[in-house]
Amino acid sequence: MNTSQFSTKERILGAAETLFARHGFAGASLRQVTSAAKVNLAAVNYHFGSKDNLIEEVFRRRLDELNGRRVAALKGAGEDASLDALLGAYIRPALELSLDTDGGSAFVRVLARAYAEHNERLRKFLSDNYGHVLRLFAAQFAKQLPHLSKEELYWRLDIVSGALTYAMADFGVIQRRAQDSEAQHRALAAEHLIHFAAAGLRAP
Amino acid sequence: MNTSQFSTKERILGAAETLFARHGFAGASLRQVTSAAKVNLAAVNYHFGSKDNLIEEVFRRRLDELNGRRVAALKGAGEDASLDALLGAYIRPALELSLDTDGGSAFVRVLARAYAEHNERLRKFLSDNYGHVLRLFAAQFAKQLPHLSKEELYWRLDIVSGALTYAMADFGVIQRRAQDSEAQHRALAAEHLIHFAAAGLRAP
DNA sequence: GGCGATATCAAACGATCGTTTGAAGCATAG
DNA sequence: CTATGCTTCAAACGATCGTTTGATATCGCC
Repeated sequence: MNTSQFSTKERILGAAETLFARHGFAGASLRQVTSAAKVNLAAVNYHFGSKDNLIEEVFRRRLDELNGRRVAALKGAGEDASLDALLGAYIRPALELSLDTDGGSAFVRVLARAYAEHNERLRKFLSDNYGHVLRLFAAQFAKQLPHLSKEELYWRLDIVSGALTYAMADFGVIQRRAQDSEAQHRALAAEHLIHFAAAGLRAP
Repeated sequence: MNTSQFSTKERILGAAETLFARHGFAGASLRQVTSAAKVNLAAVNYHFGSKDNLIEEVFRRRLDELNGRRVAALKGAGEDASLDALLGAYIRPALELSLDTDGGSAFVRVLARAYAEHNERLRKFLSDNYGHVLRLFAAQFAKQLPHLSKEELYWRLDIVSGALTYAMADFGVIQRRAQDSEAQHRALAAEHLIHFAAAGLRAP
């Protein structure tokens, strides 16, 4: 019988997300995770098999949602969406995730750590599961930026992805204004990013 | 008597840099580091006091050089340097560091990890020691971009920093062309970044 | 040559790591 | 009711962690 409204698996995933964001994959131990989740130490290996599998599940849970929203936003923007609309469809779901009060803001930092890890297994996992979304967007960007070669376009989208990862994880040095909430600060970051990226993509 | 041309301290710093880049600060053990450096395990605590101090020294060694070059490039560009020249003065020293065959390419990944760590001690260390360089550049950018408010300018420079960190650490999905060397690939990334960032900064 | 300082060494410290084990708890189906 | 299949539990596994110790080696200097 669970004393919480969440299942053991869900509690582990939530705690792992928070602790991976804070201390990294190697830095957060299963003892910390299970203790924060208020479950037995052995529960991780019982439900997920290993720490590595747990890490992968932390990604899957959020990225399915994130990329689903991106694709939905892309379709919602129509066949001839403007550059700003395309950027919004890509960036705003990430922003919304980062504003999720229930772990999403931790997850965007986990995602940034994953990039820093440069881990081949994770890269393959991300590419296999979500590469098609990137290609979907690239095709639409190409229509709005016909003066760019495919190669040039990919370089620029790569730059946008980097800036987005960095911005959502709040790595920057910009101090939040006192009158802004954390959510407003992130929203501001996203709007600046969209504006900046639109100009960068349009460059000759 | 050292069998190598490098001192024990230097060998430790070099090995630590490589292994921190590959496995992270928590993920790389002192046993791995001292083994790769071909020194005794106790040497780290003898020469640096602790693992945390070693991490800080890894940063200091490279960042003194990097930011020195940036300031020199800024001065070399003259008082009324163009936007592209300013961006070049900021970005190219980072590129050159990433091309350094003797650990520099590892270090840019260590730097990216440091951002992902979100570690307060490291952030303070970086801000204390190198914040003045950022302000120096900001002042010059402001002269070239008089239409931007100070706040707006800082947002955009923050975006550039994020994209730069991401690009130098080679986090992106862009595949290196077969005919390009690793160095050429990085150089290409830097040029794309300068071009993109210049347009983004100039946006209304 | 001998002496103090500096450096390196093998070995061990207690703590913590991911994982495994086997028993106990608990729901549901027969 | 008992039997069955999940799930949870405390405890322990061997391995590895950062750090410390005290002996040994190596150096510059009088």
